[in-house]
Amino acid sequence: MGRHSCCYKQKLRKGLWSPEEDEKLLRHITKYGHGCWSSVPKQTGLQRCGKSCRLRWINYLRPDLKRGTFSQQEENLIIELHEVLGNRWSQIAAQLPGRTDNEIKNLWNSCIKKKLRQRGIDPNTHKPLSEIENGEEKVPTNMNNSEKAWGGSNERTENSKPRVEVPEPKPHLLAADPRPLEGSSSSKIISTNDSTITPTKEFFLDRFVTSHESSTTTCRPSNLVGYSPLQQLNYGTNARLSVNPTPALWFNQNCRPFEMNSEYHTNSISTAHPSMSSSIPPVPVGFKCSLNLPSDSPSTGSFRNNRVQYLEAGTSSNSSSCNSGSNSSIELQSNNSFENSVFSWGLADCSTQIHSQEGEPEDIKWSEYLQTPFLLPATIQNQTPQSIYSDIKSETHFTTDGSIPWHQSQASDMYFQRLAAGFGQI
DNA sequence: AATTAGATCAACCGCAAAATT
DNA sequence: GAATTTTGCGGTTGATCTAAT
Repeated sequence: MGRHSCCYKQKLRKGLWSPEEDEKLLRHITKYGHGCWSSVPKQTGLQRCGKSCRLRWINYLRPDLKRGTFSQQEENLIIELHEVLGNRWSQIAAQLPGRTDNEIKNLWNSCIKKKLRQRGIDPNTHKPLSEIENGEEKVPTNMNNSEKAWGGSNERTENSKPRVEVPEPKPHLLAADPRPLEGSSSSKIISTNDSTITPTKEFFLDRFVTSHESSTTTCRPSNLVGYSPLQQLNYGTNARLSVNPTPALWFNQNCRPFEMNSEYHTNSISTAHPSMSSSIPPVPVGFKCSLNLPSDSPSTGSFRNNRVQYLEAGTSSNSSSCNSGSNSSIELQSNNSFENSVFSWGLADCSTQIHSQEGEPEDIKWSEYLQTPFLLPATIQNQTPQSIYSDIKSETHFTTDGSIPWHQSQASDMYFQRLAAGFGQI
């Protein structure tokens, strides 16, 4: 046992990720899957340890992240789950599609805890504070053992952290059990381990064309912890990238991810895109699809940039000033081949504002990014913007100004049908 | 306008389990 | 079965943002 060997090596970068690093990592994983995380840095040339790459992928680059403010329902669900599961953030996150354990942990520590206390509820035990104060605070029944061992606080030192068995959580809340919480806000829980679940239209729409509402929130509620609708990506000290959460996404149909390793044909989908693949039957993903998002020409001040986008394709937001007048389009294609399962994700453009300071070599010149073809899916790298755009227009057409013209329902139906057809569900 | 305090969040750390050799 | 490597988890930290003074 011990620390990751690469952590001992020097010259490894730490701190915030630059767009260039993100791009490298994303390109690599979309193309090959991550396989062994420890080998990712070598394969990508990143000066990061595998652990850091994994974390960046899971918490940030993964295409199925929901982003946006936590809804009240989500908060309630977190509280419910925490009551049962304790600080097992990963298990809690498993019940909240598109949310990461880190996100939830942050939300809990920064906001929910406080709220509960304000309501007179002890966040550790979920019991009234008065009850705790009345002397039974010693070992609350509901506190898991590790918390008991440490008095229910986080005031323990890292080096003395014990691994103590916690009480068995209610079975229906475990990730492996797809049963929803009866009569609770968690009725929509989708088991991430249940490979027999049949995806429904609602599932796809909810999962992949998700949370229009949350992404269009126009301000950060002062009483809620969550993301600013104008997500800000910190790229080192030299650049701050303000990213409009306007969702955009494409699937790259031409590249053949996972071919480095044959096992990737189906399994790597699971590893690279856990929440998605874990919720669908492990059939080969034989359809080709792509969602291409052309952008306006970059302009000064506010310009568009290729970057990671998430599976909120087709939703839009008018919360940012940097996306006005831009169009996003989606193209989906399908074929009937179930060979050569290909399924990759890529970058799409979106509105960005970057305030960069000059200086360090790692600084990214975003104007260069905009002209750099590697950020584009292989399918469109060799096309002119015009041809891409016209291709896309013929399919579906979304705008980012808050409206979804062009027969949205037809578009979403088509989207679902093609997606589901690809999974062999229709 | 400047300062300060609190809030937020990305990323690091160390540990332990799981997997591999 | 032991040693080593890799992965995953939860706790914590520090940079940055925002609101209040």
